[in-house]
Amino acid sequence: MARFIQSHNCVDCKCKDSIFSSLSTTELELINNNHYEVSFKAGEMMFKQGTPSPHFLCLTTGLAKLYIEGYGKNLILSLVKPVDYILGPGIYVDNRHHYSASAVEDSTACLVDVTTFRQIMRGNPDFADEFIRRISIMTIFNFEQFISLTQKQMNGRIADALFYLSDKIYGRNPFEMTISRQDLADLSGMSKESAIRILKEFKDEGILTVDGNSLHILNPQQLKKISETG
Amino acid sequence: MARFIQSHNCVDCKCKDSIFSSLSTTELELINNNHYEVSFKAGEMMFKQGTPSPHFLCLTTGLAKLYIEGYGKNLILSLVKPVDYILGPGIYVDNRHHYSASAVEDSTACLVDVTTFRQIMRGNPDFADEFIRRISIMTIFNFEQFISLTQKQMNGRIADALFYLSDKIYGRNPFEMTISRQDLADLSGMSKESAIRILKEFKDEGILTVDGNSLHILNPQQLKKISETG
DNA sequence: GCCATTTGTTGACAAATATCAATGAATTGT
DNA sequence: ACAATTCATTGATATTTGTCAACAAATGGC
Repeated sequence: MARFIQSHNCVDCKCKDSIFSSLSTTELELINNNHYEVSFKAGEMMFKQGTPSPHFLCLTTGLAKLYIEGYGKNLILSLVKPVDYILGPGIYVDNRHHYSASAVEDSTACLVDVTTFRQIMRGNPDFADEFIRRISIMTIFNFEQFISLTQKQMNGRIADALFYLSDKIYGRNPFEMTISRQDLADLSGMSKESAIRILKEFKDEGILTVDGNSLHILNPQQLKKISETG
Repeated sequence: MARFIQSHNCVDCKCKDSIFSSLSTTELELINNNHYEVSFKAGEMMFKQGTPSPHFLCLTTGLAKLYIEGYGKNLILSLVKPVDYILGPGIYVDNRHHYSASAVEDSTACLVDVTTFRQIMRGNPDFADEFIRRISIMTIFNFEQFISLTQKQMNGRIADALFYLSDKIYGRNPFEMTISRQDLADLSGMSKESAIRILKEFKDEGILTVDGNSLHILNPQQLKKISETG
């Protein structure tokens, strides 16, 4: 399970360039006094859907997946890479997690007490604005995903997932896919077998190369077209 | 198109019992000075996806649908009934609408300047908390819908949609469906024909009665089971 | 290094769902 | 009131997608 590791000081942490940029030294110190760092091995669960949600989580290294445990299978809402926070909608509603989170790669995270978080939210409008901006961006992304998964056929959905991985997550084009085929399927709302088949189809058509987990999108224009034609 | 109607005073408005309950008289007056009322005929569009979003909209009478215009078809995110607000995620991101809204029934709405809204958000933590709580509830609902639409089969999806209409929208059991079959389909992520067929199937099995737009769920237990077994 | 377990791959088949077409019913404008 | 349009319904058919089964490849524990 999760291991505590030596805590750094938030005041000098690289994380503060992210969501925390508008915080005063006093506020950073408040967070510093109410946080701890944890490390997770690849595959370990960070928290589970339905359990109480007493922390704001900030991913400092690694890669995590946020997913809803549905009817027999999972739906991956998003992948989270450093430095980004994980804070579900339950915080302001029922203090529970509405999705689960697992480490995809070995990861470390900072956990900040939710009470501290809400206290800062109420006292610092700039921080609140930035936080709302971020959850709004997430909502907009969820809408796009919603449309992709409910209105596109499998080829278009895989195309979208591949662009997501390449552009938003790994940030480069030949990329090493650290998520499994099952994860790719859970991200695209289909069975693992279908995801594999479409990957192969794209490979046969020369749109990309797949070698194990190394993936190279050779023809982004054509893939874009597949994404658009559904 | 939309018609202006005589403006009431926000300070005495019934709407203030809703999201606005934490506002001071001063803040209500600020809103009062920056709002106007509009009426929409059934079928009229309130705003369109992609257009600038300069207002917070508060539905005072009628019924509206919020929907994403996707690839050839629409996806209804939710229905909105009085008194509830409509404020998309674009407000804090790009000032654009990320979904369209249409009046399903004849409706009236109050439009409040977004600048005023954000000003109050920054100055009143209770209001901000309540607002975040509400968008969080919406997000949680979107998650449920997301799972329903991506992991359940058509019967389960229609079951979910019917419970949504009965419990959350019309608030009674024999209810008059003011949305069209196409809307029901757009709410359940399927073709209109499929939605109609499943409605008929449920009718044949004695789970409900359908007479035009009058719908009565006779056996909620069985419908619940259909919802749960996907 | 080797066995056990998981993960990836492929094919055949079955189930779910959309599309198309035809028709009836209801609604709207004039 | 009536034509014109939209909305609802049904059946036949094609397409999409999942499931099952078998097996290959990779990975982890010891």
